[in-house]
Amino acid sequence: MAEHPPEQPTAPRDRTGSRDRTGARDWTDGHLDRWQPVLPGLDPDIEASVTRMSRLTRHLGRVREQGVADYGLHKHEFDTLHVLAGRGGHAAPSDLRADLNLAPASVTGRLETLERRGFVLRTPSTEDRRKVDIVLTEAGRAAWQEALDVVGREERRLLGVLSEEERRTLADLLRKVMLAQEGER
Amino acid sequence: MAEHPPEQPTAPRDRTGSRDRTGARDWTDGHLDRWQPVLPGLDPDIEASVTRMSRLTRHLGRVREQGVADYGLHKHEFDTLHVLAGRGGHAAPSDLRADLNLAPASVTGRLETLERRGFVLRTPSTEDRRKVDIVLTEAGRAAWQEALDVVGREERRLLGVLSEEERRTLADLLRKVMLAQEGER
DNA sequence: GCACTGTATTTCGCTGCCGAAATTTCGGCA
DNA sequence: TGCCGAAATTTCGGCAGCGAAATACAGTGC
Repeated sequence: MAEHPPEQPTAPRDRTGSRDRTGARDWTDGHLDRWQPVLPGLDPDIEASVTRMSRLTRHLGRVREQGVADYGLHKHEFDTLHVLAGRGGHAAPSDLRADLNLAPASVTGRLETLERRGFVLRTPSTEDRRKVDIVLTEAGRAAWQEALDVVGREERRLLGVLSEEERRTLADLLRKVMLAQEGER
Repeated sequence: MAEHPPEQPTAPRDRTGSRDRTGARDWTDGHLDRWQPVLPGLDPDIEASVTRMSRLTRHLGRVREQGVADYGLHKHEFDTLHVLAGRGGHAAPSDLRADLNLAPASVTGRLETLERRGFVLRTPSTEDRRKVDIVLTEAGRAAWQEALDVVGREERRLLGVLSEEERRTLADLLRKVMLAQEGER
């Protein structure tokens, strides 16, 4: 991934030694060192960024799963309630499908268990009888709010090591990338 | 949080600072606008970064799944072969477990199918009989190499919108974050 | 030697997700 | 009104991942 042809730019950074100013190296640096011989011509910065994003995302997912469990929820349950709450407490399955980026069948499954736990209500829509109205119950909203704080804590802890300006820079760089992704299709 | 909500193009609400120099806004900017009223006190840059990383990671995952399929592989199969190749063609299951960030049981499952397809060999280790040697076969290496190029193309396309220096900045910022994650526990 | 603790890997049972097909309803159009 | 393609949702079959327990072996202290 991320092989990069010719490029002999201004920043001659010796590979086997990518590290930050304090000399610290993270898992990804070692990972790239191992790959260098196998796939030379790989852009280290692209590869490093992609790898780190992937690992960070997975880590945050795990933490969420774990932290939210204290409130008797699973990550996916929480996420579903979260989206539902974000839509004012009611939505159609197809809305959730889009927001959560899931297959239709998966939505049905999630609603199934949430309904059993009394966190949502499922009633056939009156206006369009193909549809179903999903409503967040009081119990559902309560569970969501309780778990809410735990969820953001790890994000703040990790991203908090950056200065305010660094965070802004990071967010901006990522926007630029996402615009390239969203602009395709 | 990060990774959800409303997908509909929303009414352009103006939040100063949530756009790049050209004024372009990505999906995440809209996402944050929608949540701002519901959850004030949320750091926009943290939330934005986390959300973008999550979405980008998932996007790349999809592309990989889809592109690699042309070569008769699944994403997870490719990833496994990839790690294996990166370690010179042989490793222990526990190595894969670490590199792939999987539960031990999942590694067994993956090796099972890879072995059935003739892409890896599993032989009991001679030096430490608790261990198993996983070896990449010729067929496995061939499949990996064929699919390899497809995989990196999208990464290069997306991250390529950043300048050389921006990419390096991005990688450095992310290292800083990862060091925070990998450190303490 | 022997018990004990720790590590590597597999097995088992369960859950969630997905793709595809089926079902019901909607909206347009003849 | 009657037909037809599209849309919303569910059902079905299958697969991958996980946690926990089981198995087998290694290394250490006695």
